[in-house]
Amino acid sequence: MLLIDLARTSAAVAADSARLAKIRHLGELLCRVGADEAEIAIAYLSGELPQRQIGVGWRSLSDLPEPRQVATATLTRVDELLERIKSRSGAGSQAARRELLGELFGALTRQEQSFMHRLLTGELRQGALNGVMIEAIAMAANVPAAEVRRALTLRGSLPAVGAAALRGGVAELKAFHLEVGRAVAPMLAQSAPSVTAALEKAGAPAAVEWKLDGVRVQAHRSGDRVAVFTRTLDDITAQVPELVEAVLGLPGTDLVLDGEVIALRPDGRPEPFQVTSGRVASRTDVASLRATVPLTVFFFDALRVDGADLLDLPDEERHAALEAAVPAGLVTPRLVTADADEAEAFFGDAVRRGHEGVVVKSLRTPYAAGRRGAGWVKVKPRHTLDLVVLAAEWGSGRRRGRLSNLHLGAYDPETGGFVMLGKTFKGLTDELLTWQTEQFLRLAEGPADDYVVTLRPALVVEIAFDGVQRSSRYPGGMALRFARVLRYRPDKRPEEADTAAAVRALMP
DNA sequence: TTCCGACAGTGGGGTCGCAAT
DNA sequence: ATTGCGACCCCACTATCGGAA
Repeated sequence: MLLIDLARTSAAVAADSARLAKIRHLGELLCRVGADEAEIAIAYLSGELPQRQIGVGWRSLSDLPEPRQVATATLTRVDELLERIKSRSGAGSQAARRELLGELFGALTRQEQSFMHRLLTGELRQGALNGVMIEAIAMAANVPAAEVRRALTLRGSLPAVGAAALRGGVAELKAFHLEVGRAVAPMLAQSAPSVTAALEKAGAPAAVEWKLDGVRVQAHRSGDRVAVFTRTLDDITAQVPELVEAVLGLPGTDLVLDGEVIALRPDGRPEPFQVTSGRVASRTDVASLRATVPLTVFFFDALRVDGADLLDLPDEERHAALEAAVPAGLVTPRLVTADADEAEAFFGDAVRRGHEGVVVKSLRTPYAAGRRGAGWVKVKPRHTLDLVVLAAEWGSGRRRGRLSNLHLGAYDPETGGFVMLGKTFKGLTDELLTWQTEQFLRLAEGPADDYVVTLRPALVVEIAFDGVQRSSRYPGGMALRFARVLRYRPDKRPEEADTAAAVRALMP
């Protein structure tokens, strides 16, 4: 199959806003693709690469050759070139990569170049990713979507699952099973503003567990072999020896456990997320890092214990299996209750101990991997500040033509100026985007067509955020985590905004 | 007919490793 | 030694479609 077929399908998918139409476009293409190229087609059309990552981003894609007039590139040929690009490493590899990218793009038409550029930068923006592709595969292979979804959960790769479905239908999909050593798509959580609201979503009685501000891990053990995966199924076994040892210390030898690793201080309180994140990401000198920043693991779910797959069991039974397989010290603290006050108190205690919040879990739901079902609902405390809009950036995609991303500052009474604390684009409705674009253009100091439009500090906006963290990027040495807009404060003047000193007081 | 679950899009801060400068 | 880039850790929120109620 030719790449142009995919580029055309992608354009058709983007042009139709209806999900069913997108599914039809994708499904029709999948009916035409040969078995040898099915994985490539599914990967590309759901915004992925079979290689996963190849070391090419937006910067490497500048200065591309002129397009061709005639489309001749096959999927196999493109895949080969991407494979060669990925395999390059070491000195001179960037020049080599550029040359191979030139060879690839030089063989593509304008439409193919655009498609490949968006694919490689992770910005396909056709309104269809895995969710729609699952339905398209189901249509093309004439199988129930639930079967595709189940196989994806267990295999973790939609191209592999889709190719199997097209090849062998339901029979081949049913052959996928939980394999120790092969990462499962992790179950995700919705969020709620309060524990009481979360209990309503999950249904009482429910389990309330500490939400630790660390890195999600899935640990597999088969005999004396252990493998550890992240949320995106990256293998980080070598970076977390403490976890490997903890799992090897368990009596069971056939395990798949779900949990969180976190760096704790000697007093047991959590380190800031930055510390845990840096430790987990470090590949060099792990042995000495474990002495200074030791990691602790807390498990909260069991997907397999001693030969038994538990995914389809209700939470309650999986947790019982977890407690039987893992000593209490390695299990995330948990309270089962139907009482909202009791649950709120448990939440308050977790937060006082420095943790991120809680996750409220329905006792009845199976491990619904890869979907944000109401089975798990997270609750975190929310801070707010009144800050001043210092500048704004023009949006992209559906926000093109509107000033979208706000630069936020706290007031500094000593200088009469403002200290930038970060940016946000979250929480804005279309209506608010339109309104603020108008306002900002009136306040613009300097050219309004620059990417960043600097404003006269006049507008106060109420911002919600999860916490203040250390920053090397911003002048105050601090930045907001997960900042989002709640509302504008026309009743407040900029000098009435929260001060930099007040924000500093929130630093851990 | 209305409601609501699931999805995709739109970007945020931080860290590490690696290649180039 | 420093810088830029790519990849990946954490992520919140709104708009939309289409099936459920």
